[in-house]
Formats: sequence, structure tokens, C-alpha cells
Amino acid sequence: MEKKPELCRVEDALGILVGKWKPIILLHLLINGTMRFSELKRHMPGITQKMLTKQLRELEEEDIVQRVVYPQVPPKVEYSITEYGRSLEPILEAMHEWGSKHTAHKEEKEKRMAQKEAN
Amino acid sequence: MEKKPELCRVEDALGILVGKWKPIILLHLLINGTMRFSELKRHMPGITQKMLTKQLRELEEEDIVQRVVYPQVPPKVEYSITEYGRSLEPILEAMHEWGSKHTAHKEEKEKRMAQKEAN
DNA sequence: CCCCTTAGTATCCTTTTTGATACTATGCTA
DNA sequence: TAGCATAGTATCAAAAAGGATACTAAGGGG
Repeated sequence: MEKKPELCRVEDALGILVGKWKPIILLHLLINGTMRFSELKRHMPGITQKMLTKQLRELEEEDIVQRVVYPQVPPKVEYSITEYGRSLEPILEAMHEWGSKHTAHKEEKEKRMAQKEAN
Repeated sequence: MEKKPELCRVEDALGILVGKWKPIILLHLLINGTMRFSELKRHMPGITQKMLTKQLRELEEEDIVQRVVYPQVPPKVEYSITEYGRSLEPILEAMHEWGSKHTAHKEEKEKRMAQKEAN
């Protein structure tokens, strides 16, 4: 662990993953490879066009995803993870694992709470 | 990698690390062990009392940090990472490393941009 | 009696993020 | 000729996050 918190770069990584939909977008692209805009949207009920566009633009800006536009009507735009973006995979994996454990941890905690209240 | 993004628990982990100061707070506690509120505050110029309190409360709520109050005046409250909280360390470490590489990546990109503009 | 200390709260305000909705281009189909 | 499809943009509104500032308790020192 870095001994100087001032030099901590955790926020830089965090900044890329943060955004209400970014992890799910990345997961979808990691699993399915290339996806069209509308395809992504269909897989994320609840997201608005604006949001999806914004998040994808931000990921593109950081070279995490690639955007390919086909000059057609109706428009066709495909998104995919870049090689560079794939370097995030271990982190996502670790976070998913930790998140799963944490969910279990919280459930247990709640059970203990309920137990206490019963007394 | 989990094959069903709907079951993705990345956000759960993310939610805990997100907040403008949380990673730095955790780093400080990981490095220094136990710290008083004022000590933490001194190490983070720019943070307000309210923010520090809020972030610590949230971390406490998730069992990541422990809060010990000494019934004295003036007050004395010590914070430290829990055993459970330490399980986040590998993730923080991975993110820090990735963040460092990303910073380098961006700098190179900027250089290339500047180069292009010169032509 | 006033002020210092620490670890907070309370209040108000600004900024950022997110959401809802409507609008666009253009070729194809009914 | 009206309507559909796709990948957006524009505008406005709401909610969440963050920040500035003032206030508190209670004992010790001057």
C-alpha cells in the first residue's frame, strides 16, 4: 500500500467506474463483445438515452470503450471495450466478489439485529 | 466474470468507496492505524467537519471503520479500520495501481495530441 | 468571566448528477 | 403520405452531493 495518501491514485480509477450505469455497461460489453446502442439500452431497463450516451461518451473519452459509427440511416453505432479497457476487468471482478460477500455480511447483520429485537 | 450483469455486485463495493474523501480516509487509517477525528482532519486539508463526520459515519455503518468514544471533555473519538474493512485493501491497492497507469496513459495521450497540433 | 479545546450538529446555499420529455434526420414500408 | 426505426441533442426540472458558517457541551487556564 502506498505510504503517502496524497499520492493516492484510487480516485482516478474510481472516477472511471463511478456513474450510475458504468459498471453495468462495462459488464455487458465485456460479456457480449460489440453491441449497438439500442441493444445496450434494451439490456438496461430504466436508463435514459441521455444517460447512456453520456456514460458511453465518458468511457470513450478515457479510452475504455470504442465507438464505431456506420454512416447509414437509420443510424448504426457499435460499442466495444478496448484492449486498454480490458485492464479494468480484474478490478471489476474483485469488486464484484467483494460486493457479493458484503451483501451476505449485511444480511447476516440484519438477522442478528432482528434477533436482538425479538428479545 | 459474472455472466449476468443483473446480478452484478460491483455497485455494492463501489458504493462504499465512493464519496469525495472515502479512499483517502481509508488510506490514512490503513497506514496510521488508530486516529483521532482531529488528526484525520489535519491530514486532509480542505475537508469540512461535516463531510468528515458524514463519510466516517457511512463507513462505520458498513462495518468498515470502528468508532470509539472516550467520555471526556474535550471529546476524544478514535477511528480505526475493522478486520472486515481490511478486506478492501487488495481492491484499493489494485485501483491505486490501475490509477497510476491510467494517469501515465493520459499524459502520453496528451503528448500525442500536442504533437499532432504542432503539425 | 472569558476563552480555549474537541467532536460534533444545524442551517443555508451552490454545484453536480440524474431524470423526463420532446425533437431531429432520413430512408423504408404500409 | 403517414409512420417506423436509430442514435442521438436540447431543454427543463428534481434530487443528491458538497461546502460555508455558526453553534453546542463542559472542564481547564488566565
